[in-house]
This record gives sequence, C-alpha cells and structure tokens, in this order.
Amino acid sequence: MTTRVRFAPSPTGYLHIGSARTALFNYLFARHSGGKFLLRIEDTDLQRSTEESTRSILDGLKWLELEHDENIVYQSDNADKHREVALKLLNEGKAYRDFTPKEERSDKDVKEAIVERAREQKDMRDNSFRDLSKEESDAKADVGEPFAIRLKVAASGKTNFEDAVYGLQERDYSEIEDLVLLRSDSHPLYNLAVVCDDIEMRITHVIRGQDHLTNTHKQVLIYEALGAEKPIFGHLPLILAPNRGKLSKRKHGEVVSMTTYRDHGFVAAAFRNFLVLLGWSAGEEQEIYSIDELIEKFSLDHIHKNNAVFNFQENDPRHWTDDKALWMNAEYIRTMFLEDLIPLVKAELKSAKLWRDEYEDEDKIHFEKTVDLIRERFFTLKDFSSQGRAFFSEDFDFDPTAIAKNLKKFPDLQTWLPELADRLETVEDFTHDNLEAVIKKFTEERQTKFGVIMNGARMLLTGQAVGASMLTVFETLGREKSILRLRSQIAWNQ
RNA sequence: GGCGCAUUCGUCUAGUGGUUAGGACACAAGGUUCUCAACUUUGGAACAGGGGUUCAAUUCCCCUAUGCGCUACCA
Repeated sequence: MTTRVRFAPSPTGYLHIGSARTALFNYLFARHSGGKFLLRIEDTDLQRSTEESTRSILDGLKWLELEHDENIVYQSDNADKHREVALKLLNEGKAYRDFTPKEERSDKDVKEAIVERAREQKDMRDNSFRDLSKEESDAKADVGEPFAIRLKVAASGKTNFEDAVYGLQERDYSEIEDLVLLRSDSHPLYNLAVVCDDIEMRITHVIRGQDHLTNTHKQVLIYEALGAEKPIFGHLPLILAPNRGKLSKRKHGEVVSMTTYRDHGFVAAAFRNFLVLLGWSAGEEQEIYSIDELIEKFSLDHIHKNNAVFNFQENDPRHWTDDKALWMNAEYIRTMFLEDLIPLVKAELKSAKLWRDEYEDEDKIHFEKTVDLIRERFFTLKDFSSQGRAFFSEDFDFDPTAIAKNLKKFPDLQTWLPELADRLETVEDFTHDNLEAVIKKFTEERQTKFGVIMNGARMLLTGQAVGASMLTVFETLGREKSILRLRSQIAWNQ
C-alpha cells in the first residue's frame, strides 16, 4: 500500500510557521516513502474561513516548494457525505439525537464554561436523550424539534492507539464525552469531518501538531464506530514563542507568517532547512541539507517529543527572527550554486526596478561575477537591492556616518580621489593586481595609508562603509564607472 | 479542576547504564584584513529538584516542580 499523507490547514489566516513545518514534515515523509502528499483545506468553520487565507496558505506552500499531489480537497464540499455518515451512525444506533437546546456562547465564555463544567466532574454519559427509544426520538424529530447528533461512547473501557512519535496512548472512555458529530443546524463538526475525509482520501499516516494528540482518541472512536481501519498517527511537538507560550499572530505579528520570510528576502531552501531542524534531527552533526538529502534522511522516529522555541527578540531589529534562520539564509546565499541564486537575485532586482535585460545577455558574465562578489556578505536577497544597489545603478545613497568617518575626516581626499581617477585612466589592464600596484604607488606618493584611500574610494564607489575588497570592487565596477564616481562631488556636498 | 505530553548550554539539538556530556546558532576574546563579513583559534555556557533500582545513573522507575496541550453544537 502506498503511503498517503495530507496537510490539512484551516484557512483562518496566513500560513503559520508551525503549519509550514507540519506541511514540510508531511511532504518529506511522503517523498521519502514514495507516497502521495495531499492537501485538504478545512474550511468548515464558516465564520472564520476566508478565501484570502486559502490563497495565502497556497502561496506559502508554493514558496517553500512543497508541491502537493492530486487535487486539493475542500472539506466544505464534502459536508453532505459527512452528514450521511452521521445519519448512518444514528441508524445503526451508534449515535443518538440530542434535543438539548443549543447554548449561544462567545469564544471567551466558552473557555470559562469548559473550566466550569470540568469542575463539576459530571458523568459524561448523563444525557437524558442518550437512551431515548428510537420511536420517541423519531417522533420528536418528525415534529421538527432541532437536535444535534452525538456519538454514543461506551460507558466503560478505553481507547488506545500507538503514536509514531509519542508511543502508546490510552484514554478511559469515562473521560470522553459523547461528542457531537452534527450540529443542530446540520453542520458536520471537525472530528467527524476529519475522519470521513481521511478515510475517503485513503490517508495512511496522519502527521500533525501535538495539539491534536488528546483529541485523537475521539477520532479513534469514530473510526471504530465506522468499522474503518485507522491510520497511523504521528504527532509533532509544538513551536513556541520565546516565553514558551503560544506563537500567535495577534501577539507576535508577522514574524510567524511564512509570507514575511518570502518578503524579507529569504531563500526558500534556507528557510526550509531551518524549519526542518525544529523538532527533528537526523542524529548527526550535519545541519545543512539539500532537499534530496532531507527526503532521503527524514523519518518519524527522529522527531522529538519536546516542544521547540522559535527564538526571536521582538524589539531588536538585529534579532527580529530566529538567529539561526538568519544565519542559515546567509549561509545559503554565499554557498549555494550561483546558477540557483541568480534567478532569485533577478526577481529581487526586478521588484526593485534595478533589473536590466543585458544581465542575461551581453552582460551575463559580468553580472554573475558581480553577484558572486557581493553575495559573500549578504544576509538576505533584499541586500542585493539595498546594500548592493551601487552595483546595479548610478542612483544610490551615501551612508552619512560613513561619509564623516571615511571621507570628510580626511579633507585631502577631495583632491586625492579625483587625482586617483586620473591615474586609473592610464592603467592598462583594469585588473586587481595592476590596480593594487598603481594605488599602492599613489598612496606612497601622497604619504598616506592605503586604507584611507581605499575606504574613501569605497564611499564614493558604493556609498557604504563596508563591503568587498576594494580592488575587486574597482575591477568589477570597471574603469568607466570607477573614474566617474571618484570624480563625483555628490557625497562631498552632503 | 480533570486527563495527557514533555523537561540536556540563552536557543536548536547529539548522546550513553561507566563520555573531559558532542555539535550548531548567538555571545566574548585573539588571528587575518583596505572596511565589514567570511574564515580561523580560543573561551564561558546544560543533563529541573528529590527519592529509589544498580558496583555505577544524565540515561531505568516513582514523586514533586515547571511548561505546554486537550477538555466546545471551534478547527
């Protein structure tokens, strides 16, 4: 039997970092075992589900390159089938009509009600409609009395299942109430819908967040009532905020959204690599993995039981997201195959309106050389259009503090640098080694330090205090631009 | 409240009945350098606490603490 797994987000927001990891683990598991990775949108909560959210989730998955197999299943499309199943269980006597009037409660009240009711320690089977005869029940229904359908959970015994991560799980029936399958407005509820869809989709392994671990018992009960074979469950530890609390949009903002990383210049492969290490490890010291390696090495038995903290500091721009994610991204940018990086840089330059078609035509070699030079110290793809702007445009800014430190602190540079430009005009081969000799000689003549000249030049050529080796920058920018910029007075006038 | 799950450096983690408890990120110091990165060297930094079992426990068991999850006619 081929492995079939699914990622089943509910479209009530963007793709959350924890969901993204769940999707990734499902994807890796499917690919590892040569199975199918399916996608199901659980849009049965009408109030909260939005199309925009679905789109955003799909975008996130696409960005992470977690391509799903087969058609997307929208859970709401299956509502009729879910209702049929509930009715079937009712007919078989495995479920019953509950005519208790529905209580309207706000979200906040619900939480309180749960605690309150729990305190009462009431008998889970204490429902007067549970043992109503079929005739009485039918009669009430025929008159049009509204009812919910509840599963009839046995009074004694226990459910159990072997979780692929957490091991044997057992739960006493007495702790599980007769769960509602169908609301009184005939809307199927989550536990029923999930089980029906998983059966219909022939899901073999349910890999999902640990927040579903205890509810799994309810689902097991449904599988049993239906006489269906249950899948293998594997629950994943949660990803927590730095205070070990829940990581949420409301409290933590965009740092938990997948689109944020895409929009901040993350390389999808790098973020994926970071994500896979949250809750899983191959049991070795390697940490950088290609997607093929991940597919090969991934397995459920190296998943942790302990929750992981997504470590970031809200008010510190330097650590706005997890340091390791930032490091991983930089690592990818400077070490990935240049041919893989180029399209990403192209997209970034395009969105910054810095892209020129020559870059993949007559200027291709030069462009690639430039990217290869500046990627060395970049952290995100955004850096190519910000810090790296001077390499792609004449319209770039000068860092004011760097002007003071590297330029105006040495007033002589205002004459020296244009003089250097004159000198560079005469260099035969505009290459690193030649330039070095010429500039060293120039430095000696002016009785100044090499660094003073170079950092002054760095200001005029790149607008920045930091960057690649200046000799290489000269060579990369070329004679024409170098000379032009050395003579420019723009920075001096600021 | 009940039930469940978990607990190794600040964070992600490796690991074993006997280890100097390993790595990565972050941090600090030195080297390198035209700057900044990268690179490199070094450093600080952890087995939640208490009981058992055992010749020996971070590793197995129990208790406590702490954290998290679930406990809805939400998903």
